[in-house]
Amino acid sequence: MARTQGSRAEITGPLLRDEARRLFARQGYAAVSMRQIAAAVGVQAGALYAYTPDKQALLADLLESHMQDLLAAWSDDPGADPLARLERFVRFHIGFSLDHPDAVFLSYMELRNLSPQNFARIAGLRGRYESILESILRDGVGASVMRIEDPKLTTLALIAMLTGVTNWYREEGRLDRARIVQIYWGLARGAVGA
Amino acid sequence: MARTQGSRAEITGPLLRDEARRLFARQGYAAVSMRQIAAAVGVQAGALYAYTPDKQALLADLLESHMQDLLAAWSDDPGADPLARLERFVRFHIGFSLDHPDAVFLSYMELRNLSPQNFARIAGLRGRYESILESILRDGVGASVMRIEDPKLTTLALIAMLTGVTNWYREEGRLDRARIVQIYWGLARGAVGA
DNA sequence: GTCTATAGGCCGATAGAC
DNA sequence: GTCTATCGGCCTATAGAC
Repeated sequence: MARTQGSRAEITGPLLRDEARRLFARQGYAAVSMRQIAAAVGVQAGALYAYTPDKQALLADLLESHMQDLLAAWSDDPGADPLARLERFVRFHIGFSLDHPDAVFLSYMELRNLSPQNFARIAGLRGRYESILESILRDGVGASVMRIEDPKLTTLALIAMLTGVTNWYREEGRLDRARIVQIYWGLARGAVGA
Repeated sequence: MARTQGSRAEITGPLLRDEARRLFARQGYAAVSMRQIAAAVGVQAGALYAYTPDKQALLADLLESHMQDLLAAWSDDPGADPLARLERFVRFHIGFSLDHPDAVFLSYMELRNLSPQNFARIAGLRGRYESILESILRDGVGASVMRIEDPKLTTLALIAMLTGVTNWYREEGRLDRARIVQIYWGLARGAVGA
């Protein structure tokens, strides 16, 4: 089938997702129009509907694939020393967050703009991610290398602390990534009583 | 001067702020219309403009007065033991956040929707609040009762951790406030090496 | 696959009556 | 102080041409 004038499906699809993620993160889902996204992609607004049924599905898709990517990127050795696994988790979470700041920002800012079904699915994925850290903490308590009053709350507290890096990190800032990870690992290790 | 029909300025002003705060926090500034706020207040949309010049000023006013209230509510004894001051800060920050969850949520979600001047003013107030904790940490290091690699980063990390409580706290939840404060104080104390 | 054009609707803000 | 009515504009989503 002959290609029609100006068609470039190979790049428009990914580009749509990239630009939507960037704009949603900077201005908020509700504040960004489909026309604005289209302009950033370099097409007219109507063309976007060849790639997403509507704006809501576009947001849900961005959030879900971010959580899927996050879960897929993690790998663990449940037999290893819990403290080493925690250090690895700290490094992983900060690194992934700084590699995908817009997606991370979206994922905790725009959950409220999801339909109930989309929300439930994505909250479930988030729960799976939190359970990774919670397991490490429980193993650490079991092995008596951590002292933790409440593993569930400590999980949420540590994730909030680590994710907060995206709020102030700047590429050209005072501290490089390795140093930031080192500092946060010190904080996390202290918080779990190790 | 005779009161006009249906006038009730004493309650409409505060109610406008309350409803705007609640709706902005739940749906986001951009997603909430002036008509929606007016309906929650119980007036027509046009009546709101007797209380705010425009929607942007309404948001800026909510954020600024929240930061002013937060700063005004804190009191410190710079001569006291730094650890006791830190515990007091943890208790204060969690308590204030749980007392004003919508305002806290707005204050870190909607900064991007402020005009540059409004943003600068409110970011300055936020900086003043962060400097409270940073001073406590520096005093703790100076008195050798805390071990902290980087007081500035530790400040941001602790505030992110403490503020995160608002993301999951429910009145009817598993843990009451006193218990939550106790757990977070344990985490913070460990994080600062005390 | 992308375009132009448009439907149908909601938006922020203002004017003028009471 | 609040109402009704309205202006001009932008919105999401779709239809039909190419």
